[in-house]
Amino acid sequence: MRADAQRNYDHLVTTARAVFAEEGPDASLNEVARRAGVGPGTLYRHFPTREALLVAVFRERILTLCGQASEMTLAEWLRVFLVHAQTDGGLSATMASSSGLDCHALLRSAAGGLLAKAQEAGEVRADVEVDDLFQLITGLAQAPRAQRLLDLALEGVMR
Amino acid sequence: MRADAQRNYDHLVTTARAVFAEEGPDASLNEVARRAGVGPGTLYRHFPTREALLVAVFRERILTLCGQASEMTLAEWLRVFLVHAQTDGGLSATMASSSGLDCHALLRSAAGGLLAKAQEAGEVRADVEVDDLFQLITGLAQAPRAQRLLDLALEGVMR
DNA sequence: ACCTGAACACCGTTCAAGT
DNA sequence: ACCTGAACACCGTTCAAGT
Repeated sequence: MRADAQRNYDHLVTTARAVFAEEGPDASLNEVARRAGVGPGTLYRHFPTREALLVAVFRERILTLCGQASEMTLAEWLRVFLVHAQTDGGLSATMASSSGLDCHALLRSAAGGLLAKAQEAGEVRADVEVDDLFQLITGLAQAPRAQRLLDLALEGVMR
Repeated sequence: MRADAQRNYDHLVTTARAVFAEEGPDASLNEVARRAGVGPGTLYRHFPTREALLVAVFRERILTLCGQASEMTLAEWLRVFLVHAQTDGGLSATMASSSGLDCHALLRSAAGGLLAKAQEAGEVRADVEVDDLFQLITGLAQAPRAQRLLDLALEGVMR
């Protein structure tokens, strides 16, 4: 990677982080390029899809989240996960993106470990799968009062 | 309402129903107008927002859903609600729209009645509110395997 | 009273031309 | 090898001009 290319890449990620924070994950990519001072073509070569850019922006955050798994219970970790998924909608998109395969795998193994432990302890139903949890989190993240809804889902509406 | 205006209105709703079915609730409004054979301005006067058009398109469906409430349990009705919310994403948008206030009120009273009955019977936790259910449904509707997730939320992940 | 459709400011995306 | 930015086809939305 040439020096100027590397510089553009980094600057695009930084700028995109700011723009996504301001305007959400649907923010205009042209504006990201504009603010970064590059042409739209430059953005598109570095990041062929919007998801690729989202993954680059949120990768660090995801890695941190995975690192925290070992110090938490499943329920605690899911709540933190939800906070991230809520504050930047990009995290949900990242989960579905093929360019975020490594992030996805890391999250999977982090969640999988916590889930297995909880199930062995009899705290969580045996038929629950990792994908159930991911899809629950990313689905609820879009809704208002998402944390309340997560509590509801964890405890169960019926009783 | 003048005769031609009424005709345009009806034709727009019919066309929009087809277009939304094909391309989802984010379909181009210009294309709806194009297919209906009217100018975009005509569409915008009849339906000042996209939500207004969505409400008009799905009103009938919502009324049916409300009518079915009396013959179902809460859990059954929520599942049917979720099917609607899944197959046309417009139903979720309708819930949030101010131009769908009457639909919203109807859904509210239908769900409220079922919820109260279930709570009196001790089948549902006393602290659950109607809004919890609405937001849960509309949130989960976006996710893959939404029905599975609803079952999970009803029964509870933890156990 | 209602409709038309050109017009505006935007968007995502591509690609020839430059350095 | 990488960048530029004009260009294309679209979008939502508005509004003067028509009937």
